[in-house]
Amino acid sequence: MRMNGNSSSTSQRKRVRLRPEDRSRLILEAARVEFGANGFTDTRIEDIAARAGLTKTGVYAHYRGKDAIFEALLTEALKVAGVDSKVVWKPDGSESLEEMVDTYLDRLYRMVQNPVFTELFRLLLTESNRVPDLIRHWHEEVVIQYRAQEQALIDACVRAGLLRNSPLTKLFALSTAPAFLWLVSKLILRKDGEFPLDQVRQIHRAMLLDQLQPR
Amino acid sequence: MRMNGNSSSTSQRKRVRLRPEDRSRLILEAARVEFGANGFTDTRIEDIAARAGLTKTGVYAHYRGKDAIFEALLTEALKVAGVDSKVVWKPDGSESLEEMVDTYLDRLYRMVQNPVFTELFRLLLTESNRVPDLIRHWHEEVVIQYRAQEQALIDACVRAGLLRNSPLTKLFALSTAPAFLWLVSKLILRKDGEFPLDQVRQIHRAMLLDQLQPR
Amino acid sequence: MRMNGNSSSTSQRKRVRLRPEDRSRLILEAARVEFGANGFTDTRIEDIAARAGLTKTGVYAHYRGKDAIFEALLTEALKVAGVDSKVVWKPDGSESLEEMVDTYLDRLYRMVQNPVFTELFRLLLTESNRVPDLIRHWHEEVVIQYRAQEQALIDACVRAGLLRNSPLTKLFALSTAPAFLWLVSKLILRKDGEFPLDQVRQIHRAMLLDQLQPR
Amino acid sequence: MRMNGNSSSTSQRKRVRLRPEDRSRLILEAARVEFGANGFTDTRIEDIAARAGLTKTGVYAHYRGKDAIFEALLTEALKVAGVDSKVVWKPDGSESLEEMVDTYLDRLYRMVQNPVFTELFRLLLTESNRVPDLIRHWHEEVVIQYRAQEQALIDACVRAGLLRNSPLTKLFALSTAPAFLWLVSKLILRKDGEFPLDQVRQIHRAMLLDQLQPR
DNA sequence: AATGAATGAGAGTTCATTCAT
DNA sequence: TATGAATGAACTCTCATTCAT
Repeated sequence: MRMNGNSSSTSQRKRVRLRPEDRSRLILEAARVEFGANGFTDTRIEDIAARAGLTKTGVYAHYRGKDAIFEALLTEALKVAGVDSKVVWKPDGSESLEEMVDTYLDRLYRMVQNPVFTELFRLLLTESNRVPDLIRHWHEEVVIQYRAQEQALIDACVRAGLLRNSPLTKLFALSTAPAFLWLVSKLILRKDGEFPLDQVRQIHRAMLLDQLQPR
Repeated sequence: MRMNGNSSSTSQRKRVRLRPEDRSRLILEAARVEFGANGFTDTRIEDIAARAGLTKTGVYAHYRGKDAIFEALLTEALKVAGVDSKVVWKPDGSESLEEMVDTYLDRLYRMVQNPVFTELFRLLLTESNRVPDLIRHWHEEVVIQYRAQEQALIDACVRAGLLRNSPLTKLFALSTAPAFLWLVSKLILRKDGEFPLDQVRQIHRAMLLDQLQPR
Repeated sequence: MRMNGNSSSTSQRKRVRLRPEDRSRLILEAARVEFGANGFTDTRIEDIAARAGLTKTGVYAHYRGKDAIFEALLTEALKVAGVDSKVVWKPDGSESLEEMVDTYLDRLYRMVQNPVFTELFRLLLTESNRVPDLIRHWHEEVVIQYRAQEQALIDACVRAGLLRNSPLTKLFALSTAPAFLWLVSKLILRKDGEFPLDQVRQIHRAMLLDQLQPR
Repeated sequence: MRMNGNSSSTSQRKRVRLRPEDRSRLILEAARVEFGANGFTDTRIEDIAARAGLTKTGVYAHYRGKDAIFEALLTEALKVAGVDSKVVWKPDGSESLEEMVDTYLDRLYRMVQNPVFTELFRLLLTESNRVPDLIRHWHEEVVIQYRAQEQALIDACVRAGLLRNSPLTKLFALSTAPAFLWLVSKLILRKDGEFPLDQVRQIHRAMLLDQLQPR
């Protein structure tokens, strides 16, 4: 198109043809970044397309529309989020409490600092009403499962005397709370923000040990 | 895209004339609800207008535009949020630890259940990039102040032997974490969600006592 | 009205009550300036009102609406334009040709420099289609009459030997042409423009004398 | 306000795809007609679009907005107006004065009768304040140049004895005045108007010959 | 006569999506 | 698969005008 008037004519990208699965993946990645940064409505198909290396019309060769992209993105992201989750608590006494806590925090703090996770988290907070079924399904099939599995291991550790029977072990899901508080603060202030991450983690660690250490 | 169209709008309502301050307040309240539910972009001036009891044009008699409404809303909401914040820790030993903790949790859990706060919280997560100066100013002048004041009281209590010198008292801001984790979960799942609030609070209480109880 | 947000609160003019005819005149004068500068559509009732010293609603106490103001303005202006027009040619030889020409040019060049006339002229060029009947009536009853009267005097002067029977005396209306060409140029360039007025007038004078001087 | 609504628009015309340069040209032509007839503000994008054979949205594929169309239109029109201008005065005696004057008047009177020129002329009178830079540039680079060139030729003719050294030859730009007076009258009265064109031209011719004929 | 809140009818512009190539 | 012109449905904001005081 020739934009008459004042067009500073631009890059004039060549038409590049990729294999559908590659292009689809590029589009989803672009969508993750754009949706994550601007939310659903403020992201234009054109933004995603540009980031994925084609024009907006090209996107429609791969996805039925904006909603479809969003759904595919969340489906994919939530699947990955599930795969990532591995429970680290070992009731066999093969690792010390410190080791287990550090492994746990390593994973947790890597996660809350990972832009991919951060973007997904914001999307879930912002746009979960767009795909309620997806969210519900993910929650029931993935989150709940994971929680149950983790809680079972914790209970086993408690029974094995490796962990103390403390308030925290009653509802172990709360053990992530400080890390998420930090993340929320970062999302609102749009900068690393309020509390230094290292200090948060260090205190988080001390509290966990405090609560879990058998007496 | 708009999700829930409860626009079975009805009445050919007569022209009602209000005092500007009343109408302005109605508009801001309407804006809080609509922006909180749908976000900035997905809220139409017309939605706000209808909820405030006039037509969209009437809104422009009170605010210069959508941005102005949003800014006024956040300015107001953050001011109120600041006024609300009162520190409850008393270093004079006039109250027992249980009393102080319960007072603290009363306020905290009332807050995270209050729709006004919830809507503001989601807005901050979603749209804080629209008013960065506002957010920064609020954080610096209100939040930081409050945190410092609270931490000072905690330190005094510790010195007075009313609270134990535990990891938590080092960075007392983390003491809200479980409540916010619950709120985040609720925002994502769009229902009271994952953990029963009572159980969360009960465990939260036990952990606080555990961490704060002098030995 | 309190414009919440960022209103630099303004003059807060007192409510002043004038006699209807005074206010109406103020409104028409304001309308002339605003319409003349910006044209009909780009002039807002509010602009006129402000210039006339009241708020836009007040205008409706005096005129039925925008069209009515415009029509009243043109009616008035064209009436005045007619009254102004006095033919200066005297077939009785009581004045020399130079005197008559200079009187003629005095009036003509005063007119094309007069902002009131200029604004009317631009309005006629721009918006005459809004009030075709008015224009036609004015043209038939005023312009044509004036032209005929003038031409008759010229013819009498020619017969009396005071003016030469030249092309110009055949259609004396053309004798204003250079002045109007200057005015048109000024209107387009929005500055005094292309030709220095003095030079134009001087050459205009020489040409008139050339054409009218009996040989 | 819009005056003449010949919008008995009709056909559910199929989507027609044109080459960008063709469509752009159509849009500019449509813009010339609509702007020329109704002025900038009273012309709606939709009017231009309909006349150019597409819907208003389609226009935005070719021009950034209403201002851009206007600017492109004037840029183009003024360029063409410049190309048209060719000086006809020949100081080599190869043509008689009558021939030169007639050639000159042919072009001049064709111009003031040409709707394309007429529309441009009215636009310049009406809306020149919208594109002051454009106008100034055109005036300086085109009009002034042309005038200087023409005046130089006239001077040469005078020196060659082909033209008389009369007031008119001092500032030859005034030689178009009667034709423009006729045009202005036509624009105001919206009909061929006041003076019959033939008579004007005939007298114009006589005056030019009178002023230019060597004695 | 004058005010200011409120209204209805647009107008320009954006964007997801479709059509023809 | 990919493109770019074209479309229809919004949505923000403006303005002439009316209503109640």
